[in-house]
Amino acid sequence: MVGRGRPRDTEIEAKVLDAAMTEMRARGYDGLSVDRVAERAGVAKTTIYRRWPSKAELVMAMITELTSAVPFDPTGDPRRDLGEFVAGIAAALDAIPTTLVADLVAAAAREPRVGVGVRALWAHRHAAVSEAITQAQADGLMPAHADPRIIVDQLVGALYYRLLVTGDPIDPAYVRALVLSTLGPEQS
Amino acid sequence: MVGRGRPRDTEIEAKVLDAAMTEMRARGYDGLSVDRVAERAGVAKTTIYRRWPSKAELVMAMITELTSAVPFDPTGDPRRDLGEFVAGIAAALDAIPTTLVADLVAAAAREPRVGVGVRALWAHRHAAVSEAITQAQADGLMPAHADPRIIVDQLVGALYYRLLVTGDPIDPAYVRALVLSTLGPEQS
DNA sequence: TTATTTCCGCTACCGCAGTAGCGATAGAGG
DNA sequence: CCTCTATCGCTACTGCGGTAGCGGAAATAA
Repeated sequence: MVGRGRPRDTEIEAKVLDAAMTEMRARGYDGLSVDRVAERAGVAKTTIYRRWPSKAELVMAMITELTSAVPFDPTGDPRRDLGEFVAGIAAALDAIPTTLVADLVAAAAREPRVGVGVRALWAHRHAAVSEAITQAQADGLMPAHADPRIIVDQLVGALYYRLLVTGDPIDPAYVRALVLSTLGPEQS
Repeated sequence: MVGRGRPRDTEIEAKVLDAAMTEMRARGYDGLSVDRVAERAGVAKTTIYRRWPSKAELVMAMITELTSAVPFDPTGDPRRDLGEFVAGIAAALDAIPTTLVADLVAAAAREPRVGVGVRALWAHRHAAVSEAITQAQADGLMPAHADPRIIVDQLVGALYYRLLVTGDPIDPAYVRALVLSTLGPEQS
């Protein structure tokens, strides 16, 4: 019952994603045209839409492939782990064009399927960092008055806000200051 | 040297913004078509584009009219003022459709002119709240280890992040918890 | 009055995202 | 073997944002 009709050509996925990546790097999100991707991949446009129901989801698939290789290994030192967590997100945001981040956020807010995908991208890291915060609070290493999930909102939200709205740079100094502002000063 | 050629019809601005508002409420940002706005306003599409160079800027003009009537009067009590600041932004974000917020953020990141407009919308409040934080720190009412601008990033960024990415609700309880997390517990 | 300049409405056009429907094809089940 | 079904490439289409260029209208400057 599984493989009735003609099977899908397994090479098409990779060819399309490669072509999309090339177009993306050359022209950005807006400049990426599905027609051109199809032409470059040597594939019909309708074949692309059979796999990814919209341009946003096609690009989502690209990004997912890209960022799935970003590890996160908590060491147990919460201050260090949070710093690496924030720095890792900052690096990921820096690795792709700002306009793409913006369009992905917009697509996530507009289309539920994309939203689920974007959230799933970060779910693992968020859970790990929430746990690290809880542990640190239990150990008295940081103020206990705050909900860990809110702290995650503050950390990640500040990065997005700075990148997308204020447009100010996200450099290592900012990441340090942000973590310091959230955790409070060292209190051994 | 000022008014050479034929003067602009001053009624057109209001007619177009009204029509755009109606379409916006009925169909959202994506469903808003400049062709239909032109037809509803009884105006040529090119006349709209002569005033606003893109659909994003047309909608920006609408929003600017809407949110320009949101006051902010610091009382001097920093905890209360910050709470009202955050609640005011939350209310403004709640008053317009989420997808519109998302598209505006995307447009702000993509087109510099829109970015300037969005930032100008909030510049006054941001400055006021930064000042309130600085004053509160000087008075010893809240921890002095953080840069006020970073605190603003954390507060506003958390709201945007929750609204656009995680999709969780922004209710008064969340606003309270967010302010508490940022300021720390009461220390009179 | 006449020349100049800008606006307005209009038609036509471009490239784009996304859809419908067509023959042809490649496999699975009978 | 033949039938059934899903895929592929293709053409054609819709609605959209945005642009170019036209004739005509409304103002100012000479």
